[in-house]
Amino acid sequence: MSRGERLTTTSYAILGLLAVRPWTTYELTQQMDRSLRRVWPRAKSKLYEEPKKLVALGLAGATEEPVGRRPRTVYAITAKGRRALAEWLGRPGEGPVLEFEQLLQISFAENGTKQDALATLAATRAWAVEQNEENLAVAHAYLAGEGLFQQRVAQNSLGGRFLTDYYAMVKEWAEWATGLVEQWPDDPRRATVDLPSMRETVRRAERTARP
Amino acid sequence: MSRGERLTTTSYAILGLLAVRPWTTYELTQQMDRSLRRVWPRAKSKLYEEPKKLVALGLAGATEEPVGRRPRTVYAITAKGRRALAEWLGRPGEGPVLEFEQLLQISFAENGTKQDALATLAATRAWAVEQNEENLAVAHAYLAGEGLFQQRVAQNSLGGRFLTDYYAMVKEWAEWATGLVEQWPDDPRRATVDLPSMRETVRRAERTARP
DNA sequence: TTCTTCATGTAATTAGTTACATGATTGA
DNA sequence: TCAATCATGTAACTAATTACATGAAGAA
Repeated sequence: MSRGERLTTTSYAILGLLAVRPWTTYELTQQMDRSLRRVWPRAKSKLYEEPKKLVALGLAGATEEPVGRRPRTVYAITAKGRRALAEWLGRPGEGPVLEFEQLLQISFAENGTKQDALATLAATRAWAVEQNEENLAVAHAYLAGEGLFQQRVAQNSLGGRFLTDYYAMVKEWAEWATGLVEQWPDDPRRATVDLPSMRETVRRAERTARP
Repeated sequence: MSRGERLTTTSYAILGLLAVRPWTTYELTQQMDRSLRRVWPRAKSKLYEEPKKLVALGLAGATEEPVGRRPRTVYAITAKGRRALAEWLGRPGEGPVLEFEQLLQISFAENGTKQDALATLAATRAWAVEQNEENLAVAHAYLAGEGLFQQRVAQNSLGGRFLTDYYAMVKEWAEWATGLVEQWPDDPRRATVDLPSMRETVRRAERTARP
């Protein structure tokens, strides 16, 4: 398999969706937005482009259907595609990768104002509450039996718990940090560490280290 | 400011480091690896390339020093650079962005074996324990007064707590999920949802939603 | 009938990565 | 003195994003 045709995690994400059922590209973007975006965010245009690679490799088939004068493409997984997907599931994937600009801003807070830091933390907290809200709406729909793909609920509920705990953790952290920053002097350069809470952090980390 | 010269978050990350003191590019890569990698991971080569942009924009200055026959570059922030940094701190940054391949694999577990899913979860748990270990080592060094930049401990300890709680959360989730997957039948396609734990997830999310 | 939103893409650009190259330093 | 590792980059490539374009369907 040549260099440019190696599958990426994005390829497998799409292949995984195609394993559920065939989709038009537009449906793929919808589904990606509803379910996978939180753990694998990708631009819409990528989802129009990537399936072509799957077809070129024989992992998916494409069918053109006319909608008025314009064609639309429906993609379906092939047997070879299912084998590739199974093979991926047997490989050790990457652990979570985090990119967190707001935390970067907090790290460099001494170059701005105390108000800047507080505003950043408020934005973080609001973000967590909002994500949680969306998440909750999905969970309620599932419990009411409305969710698509009831047969995949066992798997999806594992991801749902992860996100729930993740958003809760981010919110609690933002609130805790806000409490500390409020006690900073007006000039963040004069802020000093809060030793008790630093010791608490170490205690928590030690609890995670020792089973 | 033309399109190609707009600053990215990576630019500001480097500018933030330069605000602490001047660095050679190699020192920048070291520092990035020790401190910022967990919340803003970037390849080494980027850290050789990006400071040039800062210089072109007048946000940093570069000094060539010879080391034997080979030159090395030391970068330092300018007054204009400090203003740009302060301006960034006043803007609302992005919330945390997560990419989590292993969770994707769990989501599509019905296409593989139960053992695949268990192995993936074991890898996630091991990842969390290992990251936590590194984190703990840094915290211990700080508490012992060995950390560079004691004047930035107040800010860094906020980030330290975030990572500590994050790794703990990931580890606990992986253990919880392992317990559920162990109860799956051998064929993951026959797995059914565990209703009590799904309800517990909803309760947790509701707690986060209501203050 | 026209405006808006849904749907279906392509083109241009870029941020970032992987691979490569080589000088300097250190320890066996 | 030679091998390994530290240090300093450049070049080639690519995965992904942003911007653009336009047809179809439904609402006012």
